Amino acid sequence: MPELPEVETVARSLVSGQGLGLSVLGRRFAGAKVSWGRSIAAPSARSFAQQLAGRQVTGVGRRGKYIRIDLSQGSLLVHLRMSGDLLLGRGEAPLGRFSRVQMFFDDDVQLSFDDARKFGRIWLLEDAEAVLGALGPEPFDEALTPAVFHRMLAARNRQLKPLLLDQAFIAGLGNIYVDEALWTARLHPLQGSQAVDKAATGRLLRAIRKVLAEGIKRNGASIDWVYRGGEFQNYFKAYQQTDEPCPRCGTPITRMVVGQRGTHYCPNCQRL
DNA sequence: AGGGAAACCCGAACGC
DNA sequence: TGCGTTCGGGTTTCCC
Repeated sequence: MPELPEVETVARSLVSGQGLGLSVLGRRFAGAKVSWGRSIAAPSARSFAQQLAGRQVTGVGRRGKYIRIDLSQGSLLVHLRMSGDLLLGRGEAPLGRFSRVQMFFDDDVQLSFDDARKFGRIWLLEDAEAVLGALGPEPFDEALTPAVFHRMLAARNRQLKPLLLDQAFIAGLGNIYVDEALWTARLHPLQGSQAVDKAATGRLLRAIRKVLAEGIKRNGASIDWVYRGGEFQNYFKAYQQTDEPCPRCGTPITRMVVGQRGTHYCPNCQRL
């Protein structure tokens, strides 16, 4: 097994299925300590710990915004929401400032779920597909061709903004990435999905992949203090750029609310 | 089916 | 300076 650093955040390496994420492979859980019961989708902290104990990690991966940790029986699903983090270290002491769930392996290694805002969740499931099966396709899936995407858009009649945020339609896009993708594709957030022609569909799919790749490259967006290390916020074209000039045409970026979500777009480049 | 609203959280930013 | 209010991220649930 690889050497472990003192305390490290593993979430991003788990997401890419590389590096530190793999250092939990093969380890066997001994138990868990739950400080915030709502972090876990289980009847009780005790039953969560009891069920986890004895199960061995057989694989790690990601589907949509979920981190999946496959076990010798069942799977752990972790959703970080906005402020969650996974930390890997040693010993029994909390690894971070906002420890909600500490999971202990039988060799003194600790996997900790830290979450300042208590929004994140962990599920211990016998069948992860019960949750993941409801998700839409992965944006980078090669099977998601422009033709397939066009059919998906035509099969619904919804505004693009809420449709792209719908994890059952396409997995993995949050508010930032939808605003950035629609700006890149020059599509209005309120445009009906059935009205997106083939050319625009191609632009949208390329834009989604581009902004996600950029976000990954920049280690995500540090939009406030709970997110660390990300640089993507320095490259936003539309999101949170209200009244700033559109990088393409100079028109001030407009903010409106769509489906209770702040929505930023260029009224000149992105027309209905 | 689509859309709107509320609920869950809490630190930061803002208004007074 | 200190207080109260508002905001926003993702998702579920309820209601029209």
